Parts: sequence; structure tokens; C-alpha cells
Amino acid sequence: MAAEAVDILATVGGNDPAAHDHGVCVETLLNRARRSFDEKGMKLTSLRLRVLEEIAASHDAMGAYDVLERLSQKSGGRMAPISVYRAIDALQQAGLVHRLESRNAYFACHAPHTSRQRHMALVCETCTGVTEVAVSSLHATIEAACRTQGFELRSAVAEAFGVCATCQASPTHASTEGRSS
Amino acid sequence: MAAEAVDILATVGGNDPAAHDHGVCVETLLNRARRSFDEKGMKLTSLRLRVLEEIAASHDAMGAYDVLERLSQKSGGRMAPISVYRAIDALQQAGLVHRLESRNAYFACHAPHTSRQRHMALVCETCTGVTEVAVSSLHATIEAACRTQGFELRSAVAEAFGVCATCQASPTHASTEGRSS
DNA sequence: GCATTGCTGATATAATGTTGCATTGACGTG
DNA sequence: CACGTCAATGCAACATTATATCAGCAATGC
Repeated sequence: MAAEAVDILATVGGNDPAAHDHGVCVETLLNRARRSFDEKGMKLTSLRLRVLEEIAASHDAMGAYDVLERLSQKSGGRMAPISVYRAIDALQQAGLVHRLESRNAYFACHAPHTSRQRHMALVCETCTGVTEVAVSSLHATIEAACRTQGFELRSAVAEAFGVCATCQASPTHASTEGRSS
Repeated sequence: MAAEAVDILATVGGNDPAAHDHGVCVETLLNRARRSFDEKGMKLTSLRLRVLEEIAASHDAMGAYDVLERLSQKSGGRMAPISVYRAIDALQQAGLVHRLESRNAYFACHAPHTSRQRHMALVCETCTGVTEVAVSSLHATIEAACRTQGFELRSAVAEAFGVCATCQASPTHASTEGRSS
């Protein structure tokens, strides 16, 4: 069993409002955003900021059209989908947002990665919250498996589904945030 | 480094036509399909069989609408998308087809899994082929990471992107099969 | 000024997936 | 055979997710 080799490098998430100071959590993210965009020579424009705020406002994965709808409500007029997608692209490039492949949705990343190949998303099927963990041994395992096939690894994604600790404790604690589905 | 813990349980794939007898490979899959549907008390109907044949005809991941188009061409009339999706659902339940989450596409599984939690898809970005490997230590790693978060794991997916061994050897060997995108 | 570049707006369209309901067909039972 | 049942299918419309294209605008560098 390789269980002992697991090394949690970082972990953030859980959408129990009582469990963390969400204001601080979002503010920290925005600070990182300013720095990250600057370092990459990109601009944290108003649109990108607003999109990031929407996605960060929940610890769920959010569909692009959910973001669209919320922004449209706030600004009055109706935006075009492409605007949101472009903003999300930029946020992904800057490493602030990741795509949850299995849900066609996007979630905020609360801790920078050194490499995109070693994090895993834990998706709670009860509250729909997404927690991201970075596991060093995961990268090693994936890379070793690729090597046995002579496969040159460029990137990888891993997503897990189940029930988060909070929801196990109180099964009725379903989030009211997130996707409107 | 946990590399030594990797244990390849099964591996199938690579879409170099010269590398394997595709007729035999598909026939084996169909035999397994008959058995698998029977064991689960499900029926391998004509529609499901045709969908499986289309997906198995390539070692790529195929979009549902690609399957739809090919079946429609063969049968003359135009089918409804839902028919294909329902057939794919049944094939997934029977463990014969998996969904490639990052591509919204489906590929044939050429070796039965004991558990859905320990396989990984290797997606070649050159030939678009999908190889599936089962790695026992991957399951252990994922499970251990979940345990540290108190997360109750139900299922997980892992997908890797890069260049397969065949394409590294001959970079121009791009498949003509698969998605029409 | 003026060209370049990156960002945004606007319109249209493509690609992917689902809902609801009617119909068919296989199968067991009387 | 007649009937009830249930899974599978057909069909139409709809919903969701994503991209293509072109034009305008604003900051930057020359």
C-alpha cells in the first residue's frame, strides 16, 4: 500500500460558511490575482476581476453561464457568453481558476500550484463543494504509469467524487450556492 | 518517490493499425459485451451493439454526435441524439465504454475493471488515441489523499495528456479516425 | 500622430446533452 | 391467444456549453 507516501502539499475548500472567514479567503485570492497577473504581464481587468469574484464567491464549481447570469443581473444588461469564457481563459492562464472537467464548470484555486500535474479536486456530491488537494505522490504515480507505456506526459487531471467531511457530519447541510441546476 | 509502487494491471490501446489485429480486438470486445450484459441482466440490443461497434472501431475517444452521424449514414435515416446517449449509458453501465471527461467523448474499454477507481486514460495529443492503464497504486494514492481530508471517496477519474510511444517514434503518424473536429 | 497589440462588444452558430411523451416489442401470466 | 407490464426505442423540442467572426476601443511603443 502506497498510502504512507501521500503528502498533502496544500488544501483549501469546504463551503461551510462557519468554517472559515470567507471575506478574508476571497481577499487573499484577489491579492494573489493582482500579483499573478502582474508577474505574467497580463492585466487584471474589471471584467476578469468581476468573473473571479463570482467564482470565488462560492466554493462550488460554477458553470460559465451561471457566472454570466449573475454578472448580468448585477450590471443590468445582458452580457455575451464569449466575454465570460474569455475572462475565464485568462483566469485559468493566471492559475487562479481551474476547470472541473467532469462537470464543465470552473472553480477558484486558493493556493498556487508549482505544477499543474499534481493536484486533485474532491467534489462533494451532497453540498457540491469542491476542495482542492495537492498530493505529491500522485504526480509520481501518474508519471511512473506513463513511463511504463512510453507515454510522454504533458499534463493530467484527477477528480474524485464522494462526500466531504462536513456533509458526513450533517447530511442535510446542502449548499444553496453554486450551479442552479 | 513512489514510482516503484506502480503496478500495471492491464493495458490496451494504441491506434497503430499495424500494431494489433483490430478484427480480433473488436471481436473479443463483443464477446465480452454479450457476457457482461447477460451477467447484469441487461440486453445487448441491436442499437447498443451498433453503437459499441462504432466506438470500438477506433481506439480514439468518439463524441456522441460522431457516433450518431456514422450510424445515420449507415442506416440512411437520421437518428435522434438521445438514442445514442441512451445506448452509451447502457454500455457504460455494462463497463464496456468509458467517458473521457476532459473531451466529452467516449472510448471502448478493452479490459474489464475490478473497480472503477483505479484506471487512468492516456490521451495522445498527436494521434488522439486513448490508452487505458490500470494502476493499483493510483487507487491507493487517491484514497489516502481523500482520507486525510475526511472525504468519503465514491469514484474518481484520472486522465493524462501527452504523446504516445508510437507518435514519439513517428511524429507524423496522425490518425484519420475518431472525432471529426 | 500612428501602428501594434490586447481586450471587449455584438451577432451568429456549433457542439453537447436532456425532457417529455408516445410507441413498440419482448416476456410472463392467466 | 389476450392481457398487463416494463424495458427499450422513436420523435420533437428544448437546454446547456462553447466557438467563430468581425468590429470597435484603449493602452503602449515608435
